Amino acid sequence: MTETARRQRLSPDQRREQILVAAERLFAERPYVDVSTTELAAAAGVARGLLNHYFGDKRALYLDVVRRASLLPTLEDVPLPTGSLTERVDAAVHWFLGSITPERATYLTIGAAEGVGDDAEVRAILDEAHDLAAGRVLELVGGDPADAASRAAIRAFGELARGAIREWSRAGTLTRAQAHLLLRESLLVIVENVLPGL
Amino acid sequence: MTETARRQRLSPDQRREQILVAAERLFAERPYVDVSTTELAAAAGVARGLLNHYFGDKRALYLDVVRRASLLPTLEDVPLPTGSLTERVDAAVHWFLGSITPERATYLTIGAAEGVGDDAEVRAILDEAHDLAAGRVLELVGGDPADAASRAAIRAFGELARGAIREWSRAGTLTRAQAHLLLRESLLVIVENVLPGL
DNA sequence: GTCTGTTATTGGCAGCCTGCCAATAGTAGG
DNA sequence: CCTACTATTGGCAGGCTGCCAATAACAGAC
Repeated sequence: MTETARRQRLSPDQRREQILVAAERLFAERPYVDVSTTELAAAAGVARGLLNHYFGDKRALYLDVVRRASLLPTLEDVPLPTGSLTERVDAAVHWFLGSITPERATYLTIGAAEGVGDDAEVRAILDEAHDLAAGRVLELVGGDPADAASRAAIRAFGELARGAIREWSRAGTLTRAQAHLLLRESLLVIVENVLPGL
Repeated sequence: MTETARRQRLSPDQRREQILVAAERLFAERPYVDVSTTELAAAAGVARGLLNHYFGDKRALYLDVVRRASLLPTLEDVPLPTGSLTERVDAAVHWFLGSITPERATYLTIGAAEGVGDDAEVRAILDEAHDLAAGRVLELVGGDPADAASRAAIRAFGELARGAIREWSRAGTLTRAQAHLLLRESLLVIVENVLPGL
């Protein structure tokens, strides 16, 4: 019956990766508490103890998954910031919307706007990723990434973006074009009328 | 030593309330998983089994806490929608910002933008509250609360609002005035340039 | 004031989950 | 071929959760 998958020895990196992939899937499906380490191990085809060996802790494993997921969007290449303000704003919005593939959407929006099972630590990871994204946007539209207030405003804008993305990509209550319009107009007015007043 | 607080018999409603208050505090401090039912019971000064009796389940208790927290802001009275568009927009923003008292902020922003330890079920509760708030805003600014696309756009705006609130109220990276400005300008352009185009 | 029925409240049992660690067995290099 | 090295396992101990029968406040009747 059981495939008793013959103890197999892999390189630490491969095993780590294998476990992470399995964990990523499970944590995306169900909340943290409802996923047991037993399940995680089974899904990865590994003994339970190995999770502790590689990650130390269920929580630590979870944090690694979140960390990895949060980095995805920011790794994308950023289009060059040329042209008029309107064009650059469009480019920035396009980048934001484009960094979401339909599948990743589940995880990304969860990890981004919701927080799968979080707390201060998870929050810190996500905040860092969001801040990074905000910096990119600020560069794209020609703002000053070093200005704390500007960055804060754009971080807030990031929430709007993730909200719009969720409406489009999950709820389906907004088309991509509509989401784009919403974000374009908002970002434009923020850059023109808000940032200078901070 | 131990106050052995003499078994005390209360009305179900009082007990329920007492437990909820204690749970609200603990869940606000630490993530779901790190709060044991033992602690919850101790904090409420009650036997562990009573939690199950009243709420059935740790999870159910948690959901009740979230439900209650998510309702707070929407219970506030809404100022009357009169005056010019700019004035009404201002009123709406003011309402949003005002529904956050410094203390509640912790819980509200957590429950709202983060999600303490959530999943589909928690998500549903928060979404409903957010949608309700979006409806109110739409009424205030003179939009059509029945239009699905408009509602979606305003829900997204709600994310911006919560983001701005967090920057102001928790991170301290934005003053209240700055947050107000940001939200005012954004909401204005959304109502004027975006909603009509949906 | 006492007694009794109702039911709020408790305490402990059984099962599952987690982190830990010593034992086991692939595998590369001599 | 055989021997270290270390990836991998399995089981133990403690803690947490849900459940349920036993207990004891409290209200109302007399």
